[in-house]
Amino acid sequence: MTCGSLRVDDAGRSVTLRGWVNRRRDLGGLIFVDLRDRYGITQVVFNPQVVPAAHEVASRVRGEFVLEITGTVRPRPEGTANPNLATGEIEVEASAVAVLNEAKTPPFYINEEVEVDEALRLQYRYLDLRRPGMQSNVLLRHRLVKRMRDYLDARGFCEVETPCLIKSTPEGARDFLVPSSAHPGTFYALPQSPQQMKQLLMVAGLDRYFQIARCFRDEAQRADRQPEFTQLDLEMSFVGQDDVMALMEALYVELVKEHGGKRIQEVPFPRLTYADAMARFGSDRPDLRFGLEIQDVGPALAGTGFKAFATVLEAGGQVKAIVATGCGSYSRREIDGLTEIAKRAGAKGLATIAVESNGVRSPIAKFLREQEQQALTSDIGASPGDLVLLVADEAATVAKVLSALRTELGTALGLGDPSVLAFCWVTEFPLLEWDEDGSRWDATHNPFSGYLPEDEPLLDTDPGSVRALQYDLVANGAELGGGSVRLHRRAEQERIFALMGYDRSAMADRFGALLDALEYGAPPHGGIAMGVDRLVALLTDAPSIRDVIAFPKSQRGIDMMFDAPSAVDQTQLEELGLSVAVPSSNSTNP
RNA sequence: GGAGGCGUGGUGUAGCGGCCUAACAUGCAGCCCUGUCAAGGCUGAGAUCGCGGGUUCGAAUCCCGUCGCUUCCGCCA
Repeated sequence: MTCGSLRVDDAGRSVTLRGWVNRRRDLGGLIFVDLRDRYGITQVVFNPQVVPAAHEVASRVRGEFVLEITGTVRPRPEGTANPNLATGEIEVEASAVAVLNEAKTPPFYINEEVEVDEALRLQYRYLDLRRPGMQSNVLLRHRLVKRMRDYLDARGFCEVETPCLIKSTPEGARDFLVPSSAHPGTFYALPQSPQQMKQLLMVAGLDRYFQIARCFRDEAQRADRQPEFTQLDLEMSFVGQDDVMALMEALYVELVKEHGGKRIQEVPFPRLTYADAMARFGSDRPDLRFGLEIQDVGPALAGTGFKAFATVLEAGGQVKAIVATGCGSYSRREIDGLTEIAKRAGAKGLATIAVESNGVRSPIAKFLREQEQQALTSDIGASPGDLVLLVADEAATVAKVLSALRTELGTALGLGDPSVLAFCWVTEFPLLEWDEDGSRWDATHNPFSGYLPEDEPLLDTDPGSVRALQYDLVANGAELGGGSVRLHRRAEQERIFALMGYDRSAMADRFGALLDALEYGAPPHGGIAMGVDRLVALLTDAPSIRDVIAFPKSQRGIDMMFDAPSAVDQTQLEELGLSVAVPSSNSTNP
């Protein structure tokens, strides 16, 4: 019997309830106690004339005391039902009550949805998690993960646990290191993902693998990034990217259904190539809930007399625009706000043109010919009342700036319906990007990704334009996960590593096991890794994934409850053959 | 590594050079109250305004530093 289960049909039953005191209302004679557990709230009434002993105990009870109450279920008197409560038609008349434990007054409200300083919440996480909002996040997460397991199990997938103590490969994010006492001076690393292991499981013939995998990355935190996080990791043999995408798409439709409360904008999920996404939205994870698409006005400005644009175009840069619908009346102050966002994203400036019924209002109007003004307004769909935002710079900056402005306008204009999920797939990412610092090619996603067969010749002539068999799932501007069809022949994999600057011995040292395995009948395979924390945060509208992780770290990676990381005993260090170079005051937290 | 925001009774906020002997709500404590459900009424306790330094006749308020939380950039194969 729980505090959420009793209904009118249970009237007359004798029941025992255990839970926490959500609220106590002492009317002098009658005392009402709202007893709360994970399942709900039930009103318990103590009548001094019926059971004086129980009433006496109830008068001393306080918030968050743990009680065991025995009593009789009965319908509430006419007119006193509470429609806000699932159990609001009934109450339990207590015949006996035991205080299983007392409770100090909590440091913050558990029975009210009030914003509390996050440091305090993290310090008393067990109380924070007692709050209904946090509980529903944890419970939803459980249901979603169970659904993932059921879905994949039903399709022949095998859940395999891969180790958390693995070899450090100093690629990508910084590794968390774990010293070995058996081999002083050497270290394990915690996995950034089970990538190589899952590929080896394909070589093993497991065929369809998945894991709810914990991943570790020693990098700066964000609202959507924790040092440890959870992925739904999976890999399949004998598949192409459409197979993986179709599998995931059907799963995510189910997961959204499991949550309820949100509608998917478009099924099947629209697909965009990376090039398309960058051209139209300036981002490889566009929020498709609204338009405000980026438009290229460079061609129409060929030979323009406006120096700021002409210089950029001559240097091979771009001039692009978005039409901010209905923002033509933006004040100087509001436009300054947009300029500030543009500059923070790397722009040197932001040009604006307000379209009015009898012309335009713009600081740059006097530099533009009549025909150019038209190209920058009506030709790109701007009507009176709209504001055109123009950015001129090299392509990457233009994309970044206009994407930031588009996101800002989407928020400011309320264009993103929070009850809608606009999923999309982004495909054909560049396989490699030039790393200026290292003077070498680097994998944009992961070095094991395959590429479009027709782009193979470009590996020799123009590696930067080779398109990967890589796909990301995006929703409402958030990257939910990504995967690829992998290279499964040693020579192909080595060719990529070579472009990345590895010689044979470096390859053998870092990826020897995988490379060897590719020579023993590795099947074609591909897979994907989906962020579990981000999915739950998206579905619950949580502002941070900390709200969907039971015991998260603070932004500086601190566990506020256990005060980790912390300094360790000298003897522990000695066993590991380690000495610490920083002063101990820097390695403990005050 | 860098930039911004926040830090005031237990909690959430107000106050932003002198009206501050720091306000409001809630929580907490006591008393009253037999149909409440954010119960109600009355009374009361509770804050050296994150910490350190400075400017000033005077600092919660301005300046500098520092600590903590947080957002973003860099970083995140």
